[in-house]
Amino acid sequence: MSESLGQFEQIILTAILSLRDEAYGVTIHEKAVQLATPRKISPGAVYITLDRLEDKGLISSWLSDPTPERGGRSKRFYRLEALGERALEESAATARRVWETVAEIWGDVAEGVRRRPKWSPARPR
Amino acid sequence: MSESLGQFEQIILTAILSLRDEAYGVTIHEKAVQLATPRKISPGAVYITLDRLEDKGLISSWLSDPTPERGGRSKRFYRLEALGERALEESAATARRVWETVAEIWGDVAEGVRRRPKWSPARPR
DNA sequence: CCATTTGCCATACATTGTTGGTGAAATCAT
DNA sequence: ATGATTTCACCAACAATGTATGGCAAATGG
Repeated sequence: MSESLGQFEQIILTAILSLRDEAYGVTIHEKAVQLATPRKISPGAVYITLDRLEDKGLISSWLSDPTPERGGRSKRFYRLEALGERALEESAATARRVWETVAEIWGDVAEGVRRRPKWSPARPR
Repeated sequence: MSESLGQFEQIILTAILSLRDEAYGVTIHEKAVQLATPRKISPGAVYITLDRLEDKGLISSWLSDPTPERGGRSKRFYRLEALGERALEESAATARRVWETVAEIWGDVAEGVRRRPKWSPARPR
C-alpha cells in the first residue's frame, strides 16, 4: 500500500517539510515555485493538492487566528503526518537516484556545467 | 512551452539516457524498477509512457533486426531527442532541489541515516 | 510444428495536475 | 464608514499521467 507520490505532491510535501511551522497556502506556493522553477505553479493547484493529500492522511491542517497585518486574515496551516513522512522519504530517495543517474552522464545540471558525452548513440534508419 | 514531466516520465527518460544504446522495452523496464524501488512498475506502463513521450517528440524510436537468441525477436530501441534532453535536464534539477531540501532536514534518506530534528512543530487546536 | 522465450502493444480505468477563476476577511486611505 | 487593496482560501471542469491486465507476434529448440 505504499503511496507513490506524484511529482507535484512530492513538491508540496517537501515545501511543507522545509517550512516547518510556517506552512500555509501562500508560503507553500512560494516554496513550490522555488523548487519547481522554471515551471509555473498556480495557487489553485496548490490548494487542491493540499486537499487531496489531507484526504489521504499524508498531512493535517488547522485554522489559525487572524494576524494583525494588512489583509492578514486567518490561515490554514499544514504539517506532515507519519504517513506523509514515509511517502516523502521514499519519494526523495527516488529523486536522488534520478538526479545521480543524470549527473553521472551529464554532470551537475543544476550548476549549468552540463558536460557532453563523447559517444553518440547509433541510430540506424 | 516547457514540458513539465510527470514522475514516471522522468524515470523513463532517465532510464533511456543511462542505457545509452541499449534502451528498449525490457531494459528500460528493468532500469525503471531500479530507480523507483520499492515501487512496482508494470511493463505495460512503460510501453504506453514510451508512446506518449514519442508523440510529444521527447524521444524517438526505431526497430532493430532480430538477434540470434532464443526468442530474440526484433526490438524497438529508443533515444532522447533534443526536446527530451531539455525536459529531463530541467526535471532533474528539480529532483535535486527536492532531494537536497529533504536531506538538509532529515539527513541522507537514501542511506537510511535519517536524523530526527530536535524541534517539534507547534500544533494548536 | 508446438512449446517456450522474448518482446511489443492495446484497452480500460484511476489518479494527478492545470486552468481559470470566485469570493471572504482584514486593513488603509479618504 | 465606504471603497480600494491585500491576503488568503477554495471550487469546477478538464487535461494529462499512471496503473492493471492481458493479448498477440516472432523467433528458437527440440
